[in-house]
Amino acid sequence: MNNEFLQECLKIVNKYNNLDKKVRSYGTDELLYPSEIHVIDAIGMSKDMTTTKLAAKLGITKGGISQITSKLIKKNLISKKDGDGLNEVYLILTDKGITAYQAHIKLHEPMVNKLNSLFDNLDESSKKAILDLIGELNLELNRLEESE
Amino acid sequence: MNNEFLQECLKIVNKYNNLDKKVRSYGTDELLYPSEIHVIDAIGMSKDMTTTKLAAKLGITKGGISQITSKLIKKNLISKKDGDGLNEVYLILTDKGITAYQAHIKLHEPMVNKLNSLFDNLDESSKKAILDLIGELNLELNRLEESE
DNA sequence: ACCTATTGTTTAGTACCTAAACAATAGGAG
DNA sequence: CTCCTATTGTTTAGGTACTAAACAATAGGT
Repeated sequence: MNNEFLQECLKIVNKYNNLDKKVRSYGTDELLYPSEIHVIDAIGMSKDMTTTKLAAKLGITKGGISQITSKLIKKNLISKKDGDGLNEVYLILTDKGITAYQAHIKLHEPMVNKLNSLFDNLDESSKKAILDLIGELNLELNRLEESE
Repeated sequence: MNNEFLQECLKIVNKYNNLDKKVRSYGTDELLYPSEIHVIDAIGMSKDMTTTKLAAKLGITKGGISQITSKLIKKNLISKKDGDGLNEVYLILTDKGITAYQAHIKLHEPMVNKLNSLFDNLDESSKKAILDLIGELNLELNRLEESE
């Protein structure tokens, strides 16, 4: 029996998630709340992000997204731009938004680099074992979601 | 570059955490909120759990714990018992609380079993590789926490 | 010109948490 | 014994981060 393994995994993930749970300025003159930097991160990764797509990606309602983005517009971290699709409005980062976006990435960088380099240095059979394990877990979780 | 690896890990963990984000009755006649079942879980795992220890374990303030436990007492899922230490009060599960505790474990069981059996079936070198990786990540996260 | 589907917004309400002031109590020092 | 202090747990006001539901605005098809 190896229950410590799961416990350790969960502990790590909690610590990682807590990185974004603090109010930070991310190199700008505005304090950014967790939900706000989360939205900035998602907008920064895409050139045609909309309210609806953000809601789907972050798993919250459109109304919730709308509230967060309107605060970010007031703080001058993002702005709106006419989109191509039906009634679509693209959300894009301002210069200040880009500053925050990059500072946020930099905060996570040590972790991300560490994880990737550790993974890359594994021998092939270990890599395969880990990827298989992840795949199986995904299947199991999808099964659990369906059986609700 | 293997950024997918990290993304996959985070996706899995999010899905796993979402298991407890829904309001459920857990086999009782009371609807239990995420924060409530989380507290019940922690109390069920220990014979001498107190408000202060819960706060440390779950990473929230004593005041927050006190609010949640008083709701659980009203719903008759936990009760108080004089503790041994200075001013300590032990929190223990009622019969209804035990029902909810076990139902919650049962909900997670498929995942936990799957993960453990997958891990146990790995060859020794893969096991070691994974445990090393987890250890290194922990070190990196502790370093990040200190540098705040 | 109307109907409909889609987008995004607003509002009221709620869960969950914090900070800070508070009460209660046990134990030690004088 | 009496005071002081450390510790426990509670309460309150306030804030973030949502949701659900009603709403407005607009483009496109019939």
